[in-house]
Amino acid sequence: MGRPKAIDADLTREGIIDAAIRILNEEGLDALSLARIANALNVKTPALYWYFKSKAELYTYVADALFRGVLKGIDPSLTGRDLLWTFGLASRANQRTTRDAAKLISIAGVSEEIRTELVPALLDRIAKEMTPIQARKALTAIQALTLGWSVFEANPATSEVMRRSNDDGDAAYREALSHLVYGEIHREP
Amino acid sequence: MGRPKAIDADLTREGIIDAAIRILNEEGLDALSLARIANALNVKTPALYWYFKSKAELYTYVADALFRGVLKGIDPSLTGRDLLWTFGLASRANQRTTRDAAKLISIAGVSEEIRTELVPALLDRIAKEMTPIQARKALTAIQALTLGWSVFEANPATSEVMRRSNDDGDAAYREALSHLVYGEIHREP
DNA sequence: ACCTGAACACCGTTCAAGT
DNA sequence: ACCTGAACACCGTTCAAGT
Repeated sequence: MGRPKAIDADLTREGIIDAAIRILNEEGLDALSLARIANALNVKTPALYWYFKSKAELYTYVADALFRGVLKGIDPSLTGRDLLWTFGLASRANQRTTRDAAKLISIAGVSEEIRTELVPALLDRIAKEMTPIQARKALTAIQALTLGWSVFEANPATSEVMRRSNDDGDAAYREALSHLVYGEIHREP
Repeated sequence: MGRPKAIDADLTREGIIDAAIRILNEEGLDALSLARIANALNVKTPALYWYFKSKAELYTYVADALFRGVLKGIDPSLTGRDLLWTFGLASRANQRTTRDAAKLISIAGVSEEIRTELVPALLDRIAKEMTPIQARKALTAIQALTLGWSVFEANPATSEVMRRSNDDGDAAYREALSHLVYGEIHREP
């Protein structure tokens, strides 16, 4: 009856990130310490430093994984404003699903691949219907609105106020998003 | 030539908050520890616990002070959408001026007075031109956009990307804000 | 009433040492 | 190549003790 050594021992970047996301979601950002992650993986804290050079870098790759998760749920044939709309909803859904995801994104860095590959690719798809400048402005605005909305919602003091104007279908958020996405296209109701 | 005892000694809540804001602005959120604040006030760390019951409460009142600073700069005769517009710009200006203000707001709580007095008063002024529900939705959206925008901007990795579409006059932010404030009023250009 | 000294548990990080 | 043990400086918080 030896200890299950081989199973618990093989640490990987992906395994560490998965454990981090699980802890983030179940216990919140305050609980997301290196010691807590290491403990969940049956390993000592310094072991994590072989895979990540700092806690900041680990956080960056947690945010990276969350972002990829959002993109994976989006129909690859979408472009332009429809893509903006769907991206906003998917980001929002992810931040509503994973506790403290928005808080983590607020303080985490952005990985090389996201900055140099995924975001440019996303911008190209958006720019099928508008200029590159417009695409960049719109994407920035949507990310800002979504992140800020989730951050406010995570705050116990403000969330009560927000719920008074935002039903379970997230109508208020969707309304604000539509103003940013479809902006000048809209008419008076 | 005695030490200036009487001056350095009289600690107040306001003095602590002022010191905290100065450190936040000059050294960033990571440096905003109780030890650092106490040191700036020539006092030991536990002394702060006589004025605030925790670091979280202190942060709440720092955010409180920042919010009041924003309100102070707004013409009290403004109402409705013009108030929304001015409030957005004032919040944004404050978050651009004070380093890491947006990050602090992201993690800080909301004080009683802000939640029960200042925000309701603000909503009343906004609701002169629209329904209370619309006022609440609009204020939430504007706070979310502004906070999220500043958070993204504070991130070294994303700020470079953002600057490519946002000039010094903050045009991209203002454009997004106008979509939220004036929404359905707008026509196609 | 107001502040300190000392102690506590915890944190991120480094590094020599083991395998 | 991969992980541990031990140590470091720092953190928030508590509390008896001083004035």
